[in-house]
Amino acid sequence: MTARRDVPDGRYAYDGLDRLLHEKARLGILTSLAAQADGLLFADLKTLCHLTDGNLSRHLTVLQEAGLVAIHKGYRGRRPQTLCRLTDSGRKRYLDYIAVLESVLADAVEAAKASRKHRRVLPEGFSPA
Amino acid sequence: MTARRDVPDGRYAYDGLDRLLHEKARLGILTSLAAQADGLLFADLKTLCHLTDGNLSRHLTVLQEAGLVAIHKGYRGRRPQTLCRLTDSGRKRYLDYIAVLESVLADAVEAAKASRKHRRVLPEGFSPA
DNA sequence: GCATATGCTTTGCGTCCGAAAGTAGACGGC
DNA sequence: GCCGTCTACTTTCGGACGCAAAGCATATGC
Repeated sequence: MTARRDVPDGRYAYDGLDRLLHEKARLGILTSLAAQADGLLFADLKTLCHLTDGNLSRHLTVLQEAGLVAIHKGYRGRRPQTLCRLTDSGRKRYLDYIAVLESVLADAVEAAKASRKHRRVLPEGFSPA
Repeated sequence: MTARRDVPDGRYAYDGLDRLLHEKARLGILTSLAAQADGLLFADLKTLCHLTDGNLSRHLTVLQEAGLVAIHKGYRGRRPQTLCRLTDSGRKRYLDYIAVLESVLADAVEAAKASRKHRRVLPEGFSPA
């Protein structure tokens, strides 16, 4: 009947989407970091994710405070350099998010298939617009 | 090298996520509507999506103004009733979003597979925390 | 030693979500 | 035929947040 599949506790898949991760920029950051176990430099992340300095900084702070990424301050020569890594709990949360996203997507695809054409007529008692 | 696949124009998949749709509540609304060509009543949507009246109203207005859904005011007997339907362009945009989401998810899964273990040691020049 | 570049952080603003309050008419009791 | 409650939404409000621009501190080039 409904296009969304029920998940164990009776809620729907998209309800479980982690707000912290369900954000373009942060999802990009985490995807980049997930692929690089050794971490990525601030500057690399910036170009990889097409983010401005300020933006990346802000998101990294958020992610760090939530415990998803670890920030290491260091130097290359005399210039400061920031290394970012996914923490173990960050990786777990990322994987959880992906799992939920898979369900959401499955629901969405199913719903999209369910009906391809609109009825042109309105039911009785309804007026257009 | 990067975990994200490049899309035709050189941008990354998640860059293309439609902000309007990349929102739990709205995604739920559209998924519900996509599955019901005849539309859904306000009250049905409310319970289906676990939204409050105010919330649903707000999101529907947004979606209507963006042209994704059509709102029809009618009556059942003497009580007002609102019917919501996906418009054709709404359906298209929904399908586009799903397509992007599929790429994003594929990237994410790939990234997650890429490295399962963190190195415990920091590179030279970096200090923990 | 002054301008410019690097490597971020902080501030400010506009937007947006969600909860709570508000509105308007229908229905029921009495 | 008034009053409280219910249905069916809409509007307002507060707080969060994303992004851009400005700020800051050090390093390097000329």
